Formats: sequence, structure tokens, C-alpha cells
Amino acid sequence: MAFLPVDDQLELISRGTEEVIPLKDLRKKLEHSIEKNKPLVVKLGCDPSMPDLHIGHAIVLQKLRDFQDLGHQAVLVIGDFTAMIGDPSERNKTRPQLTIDEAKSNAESYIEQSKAILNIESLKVLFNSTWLNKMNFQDVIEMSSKYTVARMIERDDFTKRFESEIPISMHEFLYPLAQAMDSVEINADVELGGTDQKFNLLVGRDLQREYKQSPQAIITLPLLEGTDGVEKMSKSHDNYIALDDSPEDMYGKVLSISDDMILKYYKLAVFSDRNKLESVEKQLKDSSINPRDIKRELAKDLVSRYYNDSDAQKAEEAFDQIFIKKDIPEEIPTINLDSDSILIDILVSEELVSSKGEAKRLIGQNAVKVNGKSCDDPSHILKKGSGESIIKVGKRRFLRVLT
RNA sequence: GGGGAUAUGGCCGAGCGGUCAAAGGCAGCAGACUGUAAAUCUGCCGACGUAAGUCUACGGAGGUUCGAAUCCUUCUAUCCCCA
Repeated sequence: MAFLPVDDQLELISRGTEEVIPLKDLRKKLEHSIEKNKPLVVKLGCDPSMPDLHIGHAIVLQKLRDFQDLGHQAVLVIGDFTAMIGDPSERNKTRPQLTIDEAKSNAESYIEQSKAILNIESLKVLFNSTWLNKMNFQDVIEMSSKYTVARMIERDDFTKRFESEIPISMHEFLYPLAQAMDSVEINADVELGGTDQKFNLLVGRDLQREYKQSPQAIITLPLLEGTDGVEKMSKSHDNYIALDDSPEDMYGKVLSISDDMILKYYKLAVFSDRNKLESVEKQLKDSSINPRDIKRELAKDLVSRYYNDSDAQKAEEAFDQIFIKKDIPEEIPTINLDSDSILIDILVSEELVSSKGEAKRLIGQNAVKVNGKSCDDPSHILKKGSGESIIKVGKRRFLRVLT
């Protein structure tokens, strides 16, 4: 296919990015690509230790998609090597060592979910264990000799940990290099990543130069805060909107973001264009408009993006039913009761609460309702044969019990 | 290689040999107020038990003691200083 003129390409590529470093290199690479009619190799690395993609990941995936649309070669490098080694220095064991099979299956699910954004047919998927596993100690030492400690501890994260006396293991210095080796291996022209990846991406440039390659241009993309509006969106903070969340969940989660985040979500979650952003900004300043209504629009836009307009409409209706009319949703989990059961036990076994203690606590706080009436008896029994009961815990947890 | 310091619940951080399931803060959950927003106020916030209470927990293992997060020994880990 024919490539668009450089300036047109650059316009799309740089839209919504945080930084393009250095722009000059990217321009040169694009010119070269047009000249030789050869697509650029655009790399995105991913960590297969957590298989759930959320709309924060979507930002960078969308950028990769932009490159695909321009006719370039997108390469997804699955970081299975590092995931399999694990990270023994991590105190919180949130990053467990994965087996080969786990890494594989996580990667598959990752690819499956990214179908929502990427063009899978033209996507190249590589596992970095393919080449990193082959390196022997001599190779590793040679690779390490190409970088210095001083440069390594320039990294913000290392500096901070060093200053606050939090341990840094030797191998942590190796991870950025390993990631950089990926760029060398595929001879990447461009690498994408979140702003938190800037350092690692830069190491890629340096290492490529050491291996006599033309250094990749790097493109960093903004990070999206989670629904709490404070922390970076991530599974561990439980503040994420997953790409495969149901339309109802997606809609609801958007409505729970703080007003300060509305504009940012318009920009980064639904990728609105400049005109739209300006009009939203204006609306937000106009005190006669309830920000909630702007947020409702946003929520519908997001659901439409990953599902369709009618799902978005339905999600809104379901939401209104629960939270505005305070009614029960139409579809809720249902269980059949075989015998008389204690309410608390059901709450625990159906995972509406995490322990009996929590169940009692919630009951004591009038947060548990059976058929609309708050239950204040911790030993409340649901009798068999008494028909259908709707249990509600807090604002949003529902269970239908058939007896 | 030598010397010193530290190790507490999801995180930070108090902690006198008994009254410590462990102050305080953050995070979390619920209630009030709202718009499943923010802010604010109130309550909860290890597990099990209706409860009295029982069990598990203060880096690991031993020990002293009627009794240990608190004292001793040892192991481990981390940080600092010197080489």
C-alpha cells in the first residue's frame, strides 16, 4: 500500500501523545519508509503476568492501531521471559512467577482482548523468551557492559528507592536492558509505552546504538488515572475499567469517576477530537449544566466504543433502574435454595461478602436488605418454600434466591 | 572482611513484660447528605462463634517468665558507616 505523506502521518501519530523523542528521528524514519516503500517496525511490549486489559492499556494499543492504519508493522512483544523469572525482590508477591503455560495462556487472553482495538491479522506477536532464553552469561555480561550504573540510577524510580533506602536488586538493572534487547532483536523503528516507561524506552535507544542499529524513536502516552481519580489505573488498585467489563459495569464505573476526571476521560478513554473536548470543557465551566449529565454522555460513549449504541442505551436504562429508581436490576445472579439457610452463610458462599465477620458488620450497619427491608438479625434464616427473595448488600450487590 | 541499626496488620507508623487483635494516619467498607462525583459527618475495619469466648498474628526458630510484639539466644533479610 502507498503511505501517506510524512506530515499527514505525523499528524495522526503525534495526536494524543505525551512525548515523541526525538521527533526528528521519527520524521526521518518515515521519510525513509516512504522512499523504500517499507513499513516501520513499531514495537509494543506487554507484561503477561496480569492478563486483564483495561481502558488504560487501550491508550497505547490505540496508538499502535494508528500505526497499523498507516500501513506500518505492529509488533507485540510478550514479555514472557521476565514474567517467568518473576521478581524475587518484590515484597508484595503481586508478581508471581509464571509457568510457561500460564504465560502462554495469559498472552492469548491478552491478544484476544486487544482484538477490540488492534488489527489482529497484520499484528506480529513475538515472545521475548525466544531470544532472551538463549543468552548465556557471557552475552549478559557483554550486554551489561554497554550501560553504566550512573545512567541506570538516573531513573527516577531507582533514585527514589536509593534515597529512601529501599533495596534495589542487581537483576532489576537487567530488566531495562532485557527490554532494550527486544528492540535490538526486532530492530525496532519505534517503541510505544506509557510515560512511566520512558526510561526503559530510552535504554532501548542506547542499546540499539551500541549494537550498531539506528535508534528507535520513542513515543510515550499519557497514563490514565483509575476510577478513584488518584492512582494510576491498575488491577492492583481495583480502580480499573476492563475492556471486557459488561456494558452495565462499564457505564456504572464511568459514573463513579470524580468530576475532575471527566475531561481526561473524554480525551483518553473515548479519544474525542479537539472540537468535542473544547465543547465539553465549556460545558463543565457552565454551572447551569449538571456535570453528572456530561458524565452520562461520556459513559454512553465509552460503552458504544466497545459495544454499540444500543448496548449503551440499555446500560443506561439498567443504571437508572438501580440507582435512580432504586429498583432492582433485571438480571442478577440467582441461586436455588435446597433447605433452610442462614442468610450470612449464603452471603459468604455466594461471595457477596468476604467473611462472616464482614457480613455481620454490614448487617449491623443496615447495609443488607432482604426484599427491600433492611435486615438487622445476624442469624436471619431464609426458609425453604417461602418463594423468591431478593438480597441486596450495599448499593450494588444483588442476589436472587429461589426457595 | 569489620562495626552499627532496623524488621509490627493492605501500606505508613506508635508500642511501657500483663489492661494488645496492638495508638495514630492512609487505603477499604457501610450509613447520612448527593449525582454510585467531590467535600463533610458517623460507624466499622483478623478469622470463627448468637454470645461468653476461642484461635491465628507483631521477620523465622528456640528460650526466660505465671504471662512476651515487648527480655535472652540464634537464624534470616534489609539499610548505614568503614575496607
